[in-house]
Amino acid sequence: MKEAYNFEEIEKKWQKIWAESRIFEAAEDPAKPKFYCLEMYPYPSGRIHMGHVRNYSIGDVIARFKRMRGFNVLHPIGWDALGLPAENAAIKHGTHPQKWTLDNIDYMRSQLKRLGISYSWSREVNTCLPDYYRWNQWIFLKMFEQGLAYRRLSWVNWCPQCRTVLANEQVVAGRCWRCDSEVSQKKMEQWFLKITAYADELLSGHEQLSQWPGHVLEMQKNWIGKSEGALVNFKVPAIKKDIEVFTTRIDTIYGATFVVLSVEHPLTAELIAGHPEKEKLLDWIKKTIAESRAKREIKEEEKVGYDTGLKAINPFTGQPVPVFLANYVLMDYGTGAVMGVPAHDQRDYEFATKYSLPITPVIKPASPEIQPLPGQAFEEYGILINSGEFNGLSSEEAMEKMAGLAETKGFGRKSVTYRLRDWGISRQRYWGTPIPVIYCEKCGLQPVPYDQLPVEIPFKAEFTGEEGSPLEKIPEFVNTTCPQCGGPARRETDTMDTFVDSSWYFFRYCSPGETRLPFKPEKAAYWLPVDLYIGGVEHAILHLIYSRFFTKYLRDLGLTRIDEPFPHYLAQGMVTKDGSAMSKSRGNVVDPDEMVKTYGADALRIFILFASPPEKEFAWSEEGLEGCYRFILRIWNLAEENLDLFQEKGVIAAGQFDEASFQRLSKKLHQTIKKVTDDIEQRFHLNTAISALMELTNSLKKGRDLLRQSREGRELLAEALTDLILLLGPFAPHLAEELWQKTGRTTLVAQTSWPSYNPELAKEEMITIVVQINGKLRDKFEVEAETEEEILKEKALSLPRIQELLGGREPKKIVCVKNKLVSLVV
RNA sequence: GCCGGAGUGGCGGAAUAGGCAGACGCGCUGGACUCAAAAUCCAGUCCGAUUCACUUCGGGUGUGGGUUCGAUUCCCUCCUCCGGCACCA
Repeated sequence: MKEAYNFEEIEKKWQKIWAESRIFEAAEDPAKPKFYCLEMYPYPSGRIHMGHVRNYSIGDVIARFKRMRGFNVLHPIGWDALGLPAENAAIKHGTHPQKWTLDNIDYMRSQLKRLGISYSWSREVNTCLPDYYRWNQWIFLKMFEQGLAYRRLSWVNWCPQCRTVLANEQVVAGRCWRCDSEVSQKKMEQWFLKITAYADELLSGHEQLSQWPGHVLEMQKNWIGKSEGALVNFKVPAIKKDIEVFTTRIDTIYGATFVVLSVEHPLTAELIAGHPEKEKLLDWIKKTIAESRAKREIKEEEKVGYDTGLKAINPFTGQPVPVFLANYVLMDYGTGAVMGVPAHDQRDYEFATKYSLPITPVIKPASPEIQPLPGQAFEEYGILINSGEFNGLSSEEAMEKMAGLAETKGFGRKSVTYRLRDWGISRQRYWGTPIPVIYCEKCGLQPVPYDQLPVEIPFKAEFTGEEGSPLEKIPEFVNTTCPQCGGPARRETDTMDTFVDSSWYFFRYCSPGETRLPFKPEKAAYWLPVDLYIGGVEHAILHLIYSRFFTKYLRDLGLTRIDEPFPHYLAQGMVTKDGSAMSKSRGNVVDPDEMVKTYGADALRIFILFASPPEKEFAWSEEGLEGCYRFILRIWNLAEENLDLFQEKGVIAAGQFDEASFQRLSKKLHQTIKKVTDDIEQRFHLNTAISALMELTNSLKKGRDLLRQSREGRELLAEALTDLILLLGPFAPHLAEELWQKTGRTTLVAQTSWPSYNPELAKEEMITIVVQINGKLRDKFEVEAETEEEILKEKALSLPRIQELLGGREPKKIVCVKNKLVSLVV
């Protein structure tokens, strides 16, 4: 009697066996090649979504495959468990963030287990536990000692909805990356991590990241925004101060007819001190600063500026030029002041036209074919004119010489500027890592001594949603003693950005219980770097650049020797439905739980891998999932109907078959093993690997009746089924284990070697050669593989159809390609 | 505006090194089974002609061009979509 496919029973059964046998736990073993397979850990928001299912299914195929290939695989998971949603839930529903988070983790853990992902569960990391975040504090203190963590008053991005500060990376088109509110500017004391100290290395490190998608590298490169140029000082005699400008075009400096400062520039107050309309100006400055980033970033916004009435001296020409304040100069970049060269910079051109400032061309096109467009700045490189002793030089030569002159004369120098800003990590919220700093009235700012770590998040707190961090309102937390003098002192109430947690969690997995250091260096040395990192591209700049920064810092601390944590990054595509990303607001969310319940984890896994390659977008369709369920059912029935073969005594055939149809099937089997292996190993094209498995299944089904008629055929069928089950192991692990057991095996598929193929058998022996006349397909013939070109040519020309078409004409040219085609030109 | 990426049947996608376009799956159509339906199984399914029929011919990978015996694949033009950056001096 054939047994029905009861996925629920089967899947639970094997999940239990895997857990009890602990076969996915990993230990360092220098004798075996290691493979660290990592997927981005989830934020425990409540439930797993399809994006997670996709991410973790991809990772699991790789992890299971590598294990079967003989690798010592580390495949861990954890929880990015600190963060705003927990606190918002507390405000809304009165649940404590800790309870909310831990409950969510419990539920989501059970969901991942229900999917049959082969994690090393003993290494689970949870960032909201003091065990973990104390090391955030430890790393922070190390950085603080070296001046890489510092506090400064600065303009920051403020999200009114989240009521906290955001890092530049977390502001997307002027809006909060999390809640989409418009971000405003606020001047606050903030803690920063000096990621800019690594700007150059973060950029040059890209050379080691050849296995990253190009567009992600491009995005990081743009974000770091390295630009080489020069700093030049313009003296302002009236206030006896210098204005330092940054320019990438020092060759145009003879055309600098004004200087513009950002409204946030530290010199503004002094510059307008004596201005007749000072009050009006101050008003405008205030208004401009307060304007949201979003508004200021709209390109169409008109350039507005005010003349301070003061003059600055162009150090090259010696001529005085007016000093302006304007809304189009960013304090964030360079020095917050620029020289205005209207003839050769479009923005300056617009500004100069509006305020009737002189426009002096100092660059002429290098060749007559290039002509400057009327009414626009000429921004190309060219030949210098109107530039005194530099006339006639090319822009490139001039930049070199002029920077040199500025340096010798002491009013400038070559310089490199980055767009990358230091990482503002202060968050005015409760559910985050407390920044381990104490303020003493007598001794000032004091780091918390290492032996007092962790500074724990106090459990008792009020979640009112009112302005200010809940931590500020907890006297037991705020009031403390100074580690220096023992006197009364106050704790820092800002907590860290949660991206700090995720910047080094992949180190923690190597020794999750470590109590002396963030991680055991020897263990990390064995496992790291991560051999394959898989996750959504939405973290292309944020998480992936912070992690690279932390890795380099930890290296400099001597805790690791690697430069890059993720030499190979697979950016997984989005899961969409009806043309857009699944989201609650669109109401197009499909719940994985329901799908697992209806079709089983194996079918869901197969489908989410089958419908498109990992890096591309994935369009959800329940019909597609049903198709994969049918595929599983076909395999199940095929195996069930042939279980008797495994009772027969005898050697499993080694691939020598007389019957032609058997040979074809045997060949198909070996080709399938080859294709599935290559697709997983070399391309990560899991979709085509699955389609190859479908083809093999179809072939076996078609050939089954014939095969069963002879001893030889039965052996072949048994061999094919055996390999098919093993090949299914990474994709549909529960099904594979169950069938493996049904065929009489007492081992686990997960611990069995990946099937090998015979390359000779995988090769086609007979090849179809295509015959073309003038590039058009006219006929085909079968020939043994590797047949020489000469013979192909003769054979092609002798074909009756070809002779007929040629009609006696002699081909002008004949192109023969072995194993491919014969192409005739007449 | 700048920088990337992508455009292939009704749909998701395949074609790995320039060589038979459309594998595999979905959907659809017809058939078998059934009193009937579902499920399952079998056959067909790029478009247009052509043939009683096995066929045969033409067109076809966003557009227009180029290189080549031969282009989904390489080069150029334009269009569309997606992503990133967006006064970066």
